[in-house]
Amino acid sequence: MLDLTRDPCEVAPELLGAVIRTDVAIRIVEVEAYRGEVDPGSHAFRGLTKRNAAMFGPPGHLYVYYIYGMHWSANIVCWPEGQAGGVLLRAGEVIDNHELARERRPAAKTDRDLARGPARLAQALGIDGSFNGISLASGRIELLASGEPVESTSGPRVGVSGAGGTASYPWRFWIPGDRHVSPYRPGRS
DNA sequence: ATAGGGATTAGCT
DNA sequence: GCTAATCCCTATC
Repeated sequence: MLDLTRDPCEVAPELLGAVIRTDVAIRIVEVEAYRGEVDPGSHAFRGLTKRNAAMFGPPGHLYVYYIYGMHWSANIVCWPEGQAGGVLLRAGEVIDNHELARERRPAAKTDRDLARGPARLAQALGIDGSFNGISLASGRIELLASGEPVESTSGPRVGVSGAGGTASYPWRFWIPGDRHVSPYRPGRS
């Protein structure tokens, strides 16, 4: 099993090719690292709040947040308890229970769109606010490390506003050439 | 007490 | 490409 007590920037590329599973299974092809209090792009940059508390909690748990009034997104918490950090699951390929995933994602025209984007991925898995803070060992959700190393590339993070979105933080990782990676979009300056 | 904004998506041009 | 949808958290008064 992956060591999640380390720097999210180290953990992130190792999550590529891993499988995240609820009643739907998804192979992860794109992630972003957020380094908590030392990262201007992170929700934890301004310290502990009720919203981001899960990121300060123990590694191997979930940080789920609500965004734009309608979407859930899921992070895997990294670093030891007390040190905020996480890896945002940005995109993946549904590899089991397509039927249920399609039911949850009626807007998806093709299987490719089932989990191509952070909120889409969360929706396909059935993740909502009740998953915030729960453990990967809770039984509701499970992470299966990839058997073999996967090729990865990195670049600037998507949609991050302010200084955290600059090329100084190339903490988005994806599997090059994979069709399930989401389109790149610069953040607002 | 209230205003402003966000690690996005879908649908239309 | 552009923009509406829509709500929780945070900051500020």
